[in-house]
Amino acid sequence: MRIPIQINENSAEPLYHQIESQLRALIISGVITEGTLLPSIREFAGDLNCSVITVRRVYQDLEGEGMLRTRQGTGTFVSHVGDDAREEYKRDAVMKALEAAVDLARSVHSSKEELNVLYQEIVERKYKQQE
Amino acid sequence: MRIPIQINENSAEPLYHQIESQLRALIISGVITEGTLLPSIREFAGDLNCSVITVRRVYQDLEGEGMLRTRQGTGTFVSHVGDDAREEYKRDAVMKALEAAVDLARSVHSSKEELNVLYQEIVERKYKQQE
Amino acid sequence: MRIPIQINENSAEPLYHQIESQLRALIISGVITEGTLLPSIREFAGDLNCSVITVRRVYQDLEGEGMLRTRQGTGTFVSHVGDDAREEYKRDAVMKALEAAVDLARSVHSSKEELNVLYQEIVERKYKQQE
Amino acid sequence: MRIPIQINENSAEPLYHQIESQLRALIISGVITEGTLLPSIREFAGDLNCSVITVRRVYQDLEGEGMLRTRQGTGTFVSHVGDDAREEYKRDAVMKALEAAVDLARSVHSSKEELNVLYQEIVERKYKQQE
DNA sequence: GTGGTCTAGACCACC
DNA sequence: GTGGTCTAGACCACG
Repeated sequence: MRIPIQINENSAEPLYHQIESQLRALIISGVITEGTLLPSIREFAGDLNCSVITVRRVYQDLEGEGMLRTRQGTGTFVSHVGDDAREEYKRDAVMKALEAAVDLARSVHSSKEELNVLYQEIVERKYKQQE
Repeated sequence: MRIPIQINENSAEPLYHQIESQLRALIISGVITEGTLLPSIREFAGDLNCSVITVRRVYQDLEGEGMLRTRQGTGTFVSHVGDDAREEYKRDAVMKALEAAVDLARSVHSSKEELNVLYQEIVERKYKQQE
Repeated sequence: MRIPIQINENSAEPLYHQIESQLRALIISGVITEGTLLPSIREFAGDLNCSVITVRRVYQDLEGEGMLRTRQGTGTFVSHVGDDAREEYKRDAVMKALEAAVDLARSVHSSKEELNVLYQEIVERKYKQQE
Repeated sequence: MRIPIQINENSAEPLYHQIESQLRALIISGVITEGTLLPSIREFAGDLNCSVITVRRVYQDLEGEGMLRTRQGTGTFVSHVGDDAREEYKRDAVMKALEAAVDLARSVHSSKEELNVLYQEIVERKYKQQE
């Protein structure tokens, strides 16, 4: 299976972090389903053009979060994510990002009305791309 | 003058970055006005309980952005921020944060409606605290 | 004959190790008696839903310990376990596990009294289930 | 500060795991107190005669468990461990080890009385060493 | 000085 | 073939 992950070479965000957050999103959103066997660390490292250590770290971190399950000699699998946990996870992640944005707006004394206008603009633009 | 900056010791965010973003917001929003003489590096470091190196870096970075002006032997002053620049700056910073939140929502396949509900909740809560 | 072995897919413990320790306990405790013909490697692998390589390793390891005997073209049999050997084996295995637990308790500065209370609780609970 | 950790070169237990469990025990038991600055990864690696990567991993794992807090450029500190959490943690770790021992005893059909005798022997012996 | 990331490569255990 | 551990060493970011 081909995992759709995009790496931004120029970003300041660490490689392993880019991969983790994208893979996490794929699992949480249900694009990659429970029980799926992920590529081996060596194969994935080849796909992503990075070192096996980096992929290893990604798998290990997500295993720590309970999203992956690995068995030596066999491979790395996607764990079961309960619907409740899935919804909570999604809600939580998005909430944190929104809170950060609103906090920033308040810290520069941006009014609620200005913020609402900006928000509407962005949502319309981003969700339009998708359709 | 006492600069109201809060440092979060436990955050993974680097010290200098926490200070910079808060000081920047204070200047952009007009809480600290043009021409204000900021504390000396040593004094500020004492206030914030951090090293002088960290404060120097903050002053240097913001000077590079044109927000501060340093006069040898005198101190560090807040530069003029044009109303246009101020508005552009505010808008830009908030927009980036909002875009990140919306991108995240889309990456976990959260619908526009779910996102709107969350957004309303957070804005009401955050702006209520302030009043 | 159906060998009662439970595999825990999620455990970090290697497959072959889970099977070995359970099969060993069954033989030592006398649940599987001397001379019993064990399932063929392929049959057992099918029962346990694991690879034949894993079962072969189990049989080889236990043969190395003198618990099993393989006759080409016939199959794998349970060897004789002397009563003395049986008792020594049981005592030794349980002792090691208890020592590990006591060592851990001491390493976190748990008192002898606290440990005794915990021990009593657990023994009562576990042996009650069995009756 | 000198951290008292013993490494067993011959053990099958991974290096990082030996260090982690001992350091964890030192923190949980209160031998190393809140706020303590641990040795730098390079210094500790020298003390333990292992690579910096191994120490790095230990610090990172324990940070993930909430026991350590690290700040780039400053060092790695012991976090606050609430008394409740501490007791729960101790109790939990010891309980798991005891349960494993009792389970093993039951799996080889060892009687409650035999187990009690063994337990008393071991506790007396181990706690005597300590006094 | 500190920790954070990433690399290449070795060797082992497991299936 | 798979993952698991450990190594040496480089370079960057932070204080």
